[in-house]
Amino acid sequence: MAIMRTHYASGITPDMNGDTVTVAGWVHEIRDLGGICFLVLRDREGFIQITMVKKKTDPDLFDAGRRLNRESVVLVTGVVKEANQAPNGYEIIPEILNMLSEAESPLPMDVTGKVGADIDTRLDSRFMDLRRRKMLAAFVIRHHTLKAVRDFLTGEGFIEIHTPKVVAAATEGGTALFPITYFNREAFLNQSPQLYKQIMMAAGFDRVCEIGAIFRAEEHDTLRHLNEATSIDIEASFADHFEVMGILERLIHDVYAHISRQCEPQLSALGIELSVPELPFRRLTYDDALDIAHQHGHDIEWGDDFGTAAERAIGGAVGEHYFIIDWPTDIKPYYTHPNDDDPRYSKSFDLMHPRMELASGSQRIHSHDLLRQRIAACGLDPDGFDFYLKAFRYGMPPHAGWGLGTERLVMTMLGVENIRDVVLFPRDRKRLSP
RNA sequence: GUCCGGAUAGUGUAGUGGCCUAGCAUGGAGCCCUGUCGAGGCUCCGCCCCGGGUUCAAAUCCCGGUCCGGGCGCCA
Repeated sequence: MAIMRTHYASGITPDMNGDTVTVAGWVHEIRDLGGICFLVLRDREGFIQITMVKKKTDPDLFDAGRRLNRESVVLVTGVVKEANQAPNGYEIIPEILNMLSEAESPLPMDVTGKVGADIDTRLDSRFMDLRRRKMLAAFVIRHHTLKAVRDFLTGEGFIEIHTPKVVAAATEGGTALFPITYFNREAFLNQSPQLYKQIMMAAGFDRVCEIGAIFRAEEHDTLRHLNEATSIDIEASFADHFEVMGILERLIHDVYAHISRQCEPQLSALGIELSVPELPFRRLTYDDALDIAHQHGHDIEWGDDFGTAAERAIGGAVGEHYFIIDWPTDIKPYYTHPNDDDPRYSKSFDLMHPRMELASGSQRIHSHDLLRQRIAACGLDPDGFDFYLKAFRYGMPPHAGWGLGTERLVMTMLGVENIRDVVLFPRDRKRLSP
């Protein structure tokens, strides 16, 4: 028996009336009316009704069909028949029905959307959760988002690179790392490609990007944090922070425009009308943002980061994507370039969606001596950064870059509440499988 | 790290001391039904997280545990 599908469900149209086709997929629903029995078969692209009439269908086939378990995998060969009463105006009258894999019963969760399920239940049976149309739609959009990102950055002259995820030391200090054993040595999962993409500036690649996993061992427990996330990173030589901000806002605009054009079926499955944000995004200075926070009653000292509540107040006041620029140098990582005229401020920015931070970036320090000094000032040991600092000693161009959270980009675009719903198999503090 | 909340059939829920032999929906089994499209009708199946305590009486109150969800912090 050759397992050969001739059409996806969506590939069958009324003008194929009389054609013999083979479809394959999951038994979504069975409606047995006695003398007539409807099977709804689901595949990646849609649904197709299989109609069996007792008096016309082979008795063995009829009986096998009506006794199928929901979610079993079947291969059905039959004739397309135009039928006004059928869901899309057509159905398949089966001639051969092969059950390829019988689903056990009861199912661990409902796939049809009749009954909800808790996030924990859903993640425990994620493969089945992902059979739900809305989940598929979200991940198709995630795919097209990353494709749009790659196409855009390629067009801007970026070379995609892959840097090590197993590293010897912390990238930025601060964030907790996952320790692992590397043969007989201690190593860590990388929290960011930051140091490596900067080293690539010394390599003369000029513009690099990386889309890859980053790991944070923080024990946070929120709807917008993951311990394993996907970061979109760029680094560009002979550029300042304003130039890479321009790239970032055009990228966001471009992604929204692509998704709204190319993912209409998925957006409508999710009930979303996507509006493309207008360029340029507003630029708020840190001091401006601090004023807004103060106006909303948030008591934040100059030099402190905004808390979640203040961030939401500012986001609510702006109402669309915006940048916060000119951050105090001391709350940004050591590699952030201070302002030339007032070193208390830095050449840095965060890209904000009203709901949360999406990206942060800056012009980087390219002076070896200043960088070494800043590492020490941040309480880190410069000797641990030799492999990094070495790249700054033999010709390092001025450069700037940013890191953008893929999951946050997708979740804010789609209005998804829980970041876990835009990751296939999310890693959070509690969950290590599936 | 810290604070708050939760755990009842496979799934989602109702039930704050006796009216609970635990209700509802979905699901499963069986029967009826030739156009369903969240089909309908009838019958049946299946649940109070674990341990201890209070009480005449505990799903319900108390203590401990386990697991889960969420807020904040930190960050993307």
